[in-house]
Amino acid sequence: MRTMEISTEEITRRLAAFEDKCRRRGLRVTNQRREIFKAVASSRRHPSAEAVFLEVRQKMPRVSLDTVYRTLSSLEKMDLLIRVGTPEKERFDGDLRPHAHFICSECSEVYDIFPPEILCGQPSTVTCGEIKHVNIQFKGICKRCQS
Amino acid sequence: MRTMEISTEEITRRLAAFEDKCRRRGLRVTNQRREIFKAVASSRRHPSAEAVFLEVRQKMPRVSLDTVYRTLSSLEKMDLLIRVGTPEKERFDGDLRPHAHFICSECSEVYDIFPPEILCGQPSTVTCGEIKHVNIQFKGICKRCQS
DNA sequence: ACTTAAATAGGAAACATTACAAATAAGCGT
DNA sequence: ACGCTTATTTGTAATGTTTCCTATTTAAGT
Repeated sequence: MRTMEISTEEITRRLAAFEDKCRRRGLRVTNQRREIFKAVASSRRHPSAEAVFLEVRQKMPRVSLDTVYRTLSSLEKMDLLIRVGTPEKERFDGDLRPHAHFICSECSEVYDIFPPEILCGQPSTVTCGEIKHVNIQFKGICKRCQS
Repeated sequence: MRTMEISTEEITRRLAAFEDKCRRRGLRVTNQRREIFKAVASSRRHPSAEAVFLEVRQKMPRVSLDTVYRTLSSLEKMDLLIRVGTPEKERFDGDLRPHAHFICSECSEVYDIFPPEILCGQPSTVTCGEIKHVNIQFKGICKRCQS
C-alpha cells in the first residue's frame, strides 16, 4: 500500500500558504487553526472531524470539538480542503487535485481514484474494489439563488 | 422549467416491477412499502426522508418515520433508488439512469445533470448554475472487505 | 504593554437517523 | 374464507454528529 505520509517540506510550504491566505482575509492565525490545517493537509486518510479532533488533541489537549468543526468549515470556505460526504459522517480531504473517491459500503473507508484509473479501468472495477454505485456531485450556487 | 410529473402509466409499470422484486426476495408487499416507493418513483424532486414521510402521511396518517427510513434503505438495497448525500441530509432519487447531480450550496436543491450537458457544457457551468466543487463518488465493497 | 475584536472552551441543544418492544397485518395452508 | 405464523409497523426512546451559546482567552495593531 502506498504510504500515507506527506513530506515535511511539502507541509511547511502549504502551512505558509495557509497562513498567508488567512492574513489576506483578515483571519487570525491561531495555533488551533495551524494544527487543524496540518492534521488534514498531512494525511491521505480523509479524516473525519472526530479523527482530526483526536489527532490535534495530542498536541493541544484542551482543544474543543466545536473549534475543529468551525475551523474545518472555514478551511473549506478558503478552498483549502474539500468535504467528502460518506453515508455516516463527513470526512475531509486536503488533496485538491481533481480526483474521485471510492467509498466502501462495508467499512466506509475512503480511497482515492485518480483520472487515469477512472478512464482506463474496467467498466465497474478499479483497483480499490468493485463499483456498485456512482454518485457524481457538482456543488455551487443555482440560478434561482443567484438572482 | 421542465415538469416534475411522471406519467401514471409509467408509475403503474414501475410499481408492478417493484412488487415483483419484493416477492422474488420474499419481502412482503405492504401498503407502506407501496406508498413510499410511489412517493420516490413519482417525483423528480429528490425528496428527503422527511419529505417522503409528509407525502405518504397524506394517504396513511399513521405511518411512522422509522418505517420510511427502513423502507428507503431496503429500496436502496433492492436497487430501486439511489441515495444522494447532500451536506445537510440524505435525499433519494428514483431515477436510475446514469446522471450527475448539481447541489446548490445556498438552498441545497438538487438538480439533475444528464451526460450530454456534462460533456458539452462550458468548463465550470451547466444550465443549473455555476459549479464550484465536483465530488465524484463510487460506492462498493473494497478489496480489504471482500477478503 | 494596552486595547479590542476575534476566536476558543466547555457544555448544552438541535438535528437526522436508528433501535426497541408491543401491536398489526401479509401470505400461507387448510 | 379462516385462522396461524412471523415479518412488518408503530410510537417512543436512544444514538451520534454537528451546531449553538456565553464566558474566557488571545492575536494583532496602537
